[in-house]
Amino acid sequence: MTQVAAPRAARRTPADKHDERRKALAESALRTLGELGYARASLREIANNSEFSHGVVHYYFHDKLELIVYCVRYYKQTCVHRYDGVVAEATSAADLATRFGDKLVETIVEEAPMHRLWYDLRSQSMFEESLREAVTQIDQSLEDMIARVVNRYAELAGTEPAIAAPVAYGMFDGIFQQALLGHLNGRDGALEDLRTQTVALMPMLLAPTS
Amino acid sequence: MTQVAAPRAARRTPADKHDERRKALAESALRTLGELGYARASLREIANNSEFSHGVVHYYFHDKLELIVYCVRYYKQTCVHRYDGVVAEATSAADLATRFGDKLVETIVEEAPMHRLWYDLRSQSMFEESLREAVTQIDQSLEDMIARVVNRYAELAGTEPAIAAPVAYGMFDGIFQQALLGHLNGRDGALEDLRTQTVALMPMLLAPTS
DNA sequence: CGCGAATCTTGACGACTGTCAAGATTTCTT
DNA sequence: AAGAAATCTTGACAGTCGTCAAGATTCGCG
Repeated sequence: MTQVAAPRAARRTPADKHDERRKALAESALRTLGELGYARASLREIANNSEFSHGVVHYYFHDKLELIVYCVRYYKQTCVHRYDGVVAEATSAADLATRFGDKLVETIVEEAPMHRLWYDLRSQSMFEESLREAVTQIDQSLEDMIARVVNRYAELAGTEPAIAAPVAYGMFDGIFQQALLGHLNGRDGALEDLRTQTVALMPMLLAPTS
Repeated sequence: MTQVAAPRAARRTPADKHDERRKALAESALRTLGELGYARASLREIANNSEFSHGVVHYYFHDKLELIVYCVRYYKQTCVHRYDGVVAEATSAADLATRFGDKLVETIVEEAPMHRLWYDLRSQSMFEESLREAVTQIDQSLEDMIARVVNRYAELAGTEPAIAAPVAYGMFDGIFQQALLGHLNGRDGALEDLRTQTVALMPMLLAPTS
């Protein structure tokens, strides 16, 4: 009973432990990254805001960039299904549009640091080639996420989407980024605008039903 | 003839000379900033890619941030009227849409480094409060620029825009950013997609004419 | 021409960065 | 419980950064 607390076969194997530590480190790093951004978040600062010392990073990651990319991928997993509930629970097209707008606003309120980090990293990938592969993959999964919303919306409205998935994603990404910027600037109404714009925009994405 | 080449009254006053130097420095700095991005462009690197030495920066600018903000504002002036020709020369709604799409593609081809710098700086402003005022102003003037295009487009089509200026700007900014990213990633078709998307999107911005 | 002001160069400073290695500590195995 | 493997800490390294000051250089006016 002292050695094996978990009777399940081979739980807590050394390899798993390694992965758990990497995740814990990533989770802690994401906090600092969301606060300071990619450029200003040093490994020492990241370590200080965690339970580890600054040297341990190179035990679990080859270099800073590998840590960053791991963090971004980790972050992706936790947020790429954020709107699946909206898609599943909506009872009508109008209901879906409202829920979607609410959820967009909610995620800005609750996770603004994570979103600005994402935009930071995407911008950095325009200069740093090593980031591009991860950024491209995440961008694709975000596009898929939006496509699921739009497709379900069209289905509920009894018609087809009038625009392709990349365009829909680009549009929502644009107004979302604008709202995030306004929110961080303390502009009153930035979030309410996003909600209104979303509800107004959704019907325009559909092919005429006549 | 040796001293005063320009007979115009009081040209090349000491104050003007100061401003000219600032502009020359900014122009040179923008090249390096567009190449390396905000975080990696050091003052020494900026100076090396210019005719000046690294110390001269602090003679014309108080610190690095003042140089950056000056550069961004300078860049704004040169590009915020890029689509005025399109607005002025278009002969019909469809013609304007085509010209606009072409111009969007053209500016990515010719000035990709400047555009990625702009997105970099806008992202940085989400972390660095000192950048926000300048970024907000530029964002506003870009929105106005898009609004002029959309308004003229609606006018030529004999109707009114169906969406507010911030939404139109957000949408085009979104798909433009996407195309820029695709272009930098070497994705074939990224630019052609932007052209097609623009032409297809424009009619959707109008109120029904019936 | 000569002198004072403007402009520029050079070199140095302290602080911070990513990286790494050597040793301390913990954990696991036998 | 003892030894081996893993994990972690600490301290140091070579660079780079923004900033600044002292001196060299250039410019403009009398």
